[in-house]
Amino acid sequence: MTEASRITARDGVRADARRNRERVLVAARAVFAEHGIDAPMATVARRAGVGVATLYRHFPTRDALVRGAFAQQMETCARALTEALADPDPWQGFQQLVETVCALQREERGFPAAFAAAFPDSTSEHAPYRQRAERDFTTLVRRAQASGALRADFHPSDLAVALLAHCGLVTALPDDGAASRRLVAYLLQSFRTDPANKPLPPPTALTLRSFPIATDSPQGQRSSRA
Amino acid sequence: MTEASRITARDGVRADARRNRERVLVAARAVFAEHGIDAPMATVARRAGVGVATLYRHFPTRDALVRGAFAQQMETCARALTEALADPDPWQGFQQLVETVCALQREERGFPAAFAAAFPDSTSEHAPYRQRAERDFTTLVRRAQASGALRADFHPSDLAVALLAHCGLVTALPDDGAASRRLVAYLLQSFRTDPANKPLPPPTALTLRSFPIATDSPQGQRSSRA
DNA sequence: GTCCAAGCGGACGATTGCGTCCACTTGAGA
DNA sequence: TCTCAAGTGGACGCAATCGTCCGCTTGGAC
Repeated sequence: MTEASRITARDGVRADARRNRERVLVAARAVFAEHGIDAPMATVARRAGVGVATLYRHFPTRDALVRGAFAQQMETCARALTEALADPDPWQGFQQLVETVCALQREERGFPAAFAAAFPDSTSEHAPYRQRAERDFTTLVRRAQASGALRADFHPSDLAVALLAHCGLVTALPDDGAASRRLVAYLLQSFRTDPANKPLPPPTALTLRSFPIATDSPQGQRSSRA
Repeated sequence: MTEASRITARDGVRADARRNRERVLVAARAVFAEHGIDAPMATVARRAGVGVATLYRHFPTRDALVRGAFAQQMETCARALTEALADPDPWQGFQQLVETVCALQREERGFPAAFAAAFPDSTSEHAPYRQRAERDFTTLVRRAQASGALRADFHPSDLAVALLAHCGLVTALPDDGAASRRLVAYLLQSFRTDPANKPLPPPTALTLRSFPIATDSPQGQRSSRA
């Protein structure tokens, strides 16, 4: 951290440039949270109080901007994995990991979309990081299974399934997070070996308005991924 | 059905108009499946072999088109609820219901997006249908709980949570459905009172490439909701 | 066969977002 | 203080999509 800022400070980068870069990142997070990850670049620029050109100079593609904006959240995820491995109780670590990542997804609006968008990038790039993450998580899973708390047929890929599903849920429902908590609780319980009768968080206020009950049922307005 | 087609046939609607309407619906399903629900209207028109104006005449808004295109799927969902209620074993009915709806979401590409889009429409319209669906489903839940198979703290709103999460998953991963089946199995197990040791479907081939492991980790291309 | 209203198609103007170009400004080293 | 390269902003050209308008075509009643 100190390291990082010192490098930045003496990078030969002009002070105003560095300041603008930071302003853009703050604005990007705000705008992505408000209008979704597809918000116009110009909106971000205006919010940051800089011109479009400045924005494009710092982040040549929308992707770079998204990556920059959520770098901190990414780091938090990475740290969560490390901490999970360090936990003496592997199940505890596993649970913490899932809960931390899901909390991040639910709290930082815009992040879930970024998270989901990260997926298609199946190929090559940054493979070493990914491989380390996979190896670490697999280790965690094995330990938790050995401790008897995690069901034996849990497969590491199930984490991806769970996180993507959760991601979709919070994206569809930018609410107070009740639904998210409920889903996480259900999933964690189904991953456990024994029922582990911890009570669920309170149910959501959702109605079944989503359930298509008739041909001419409420199909609703497509909301443009607000 | 016969009723419906007879009405259509003698509706004073010209034969070519009726034919075109049908062609548009077929094309819409195909295009939505291929390019997502946000595909340009012109693409649908071209695919249907009609002009844009014809498309707009039959379906004045994109929403109307989506509704029209997936009306059949909506009906299937509605029927599933009726059948679930009719099942002598309420848990069996419950399980069938969830599986049917999820199978539909995973098989008819484009439908999940339509399903999710249906949500924001919280207000008023078609309230009677929705209320009936809610009442019926609540009845099913109560019966399944009384039979001892469905956990006592399951709340009807949890169906919405589960379906939206599943929706998000299949939208994010247009794969062969392995992930979807896995999620559904996990969820159903966590809804059951006893562990009900039915084996899970095989794990997916997903890697953890979605897991952000470092600041500059693979963030990936935003794929335009292909 | 004749007729005409219902139906049709595609051109069109408007709107929105993208990313670049270029003339102006400014931080900071000498 | 002076200088100039690094940095900046917004105008601009381009492309995609929307939804409408209007002149042509055709189904089907008589």
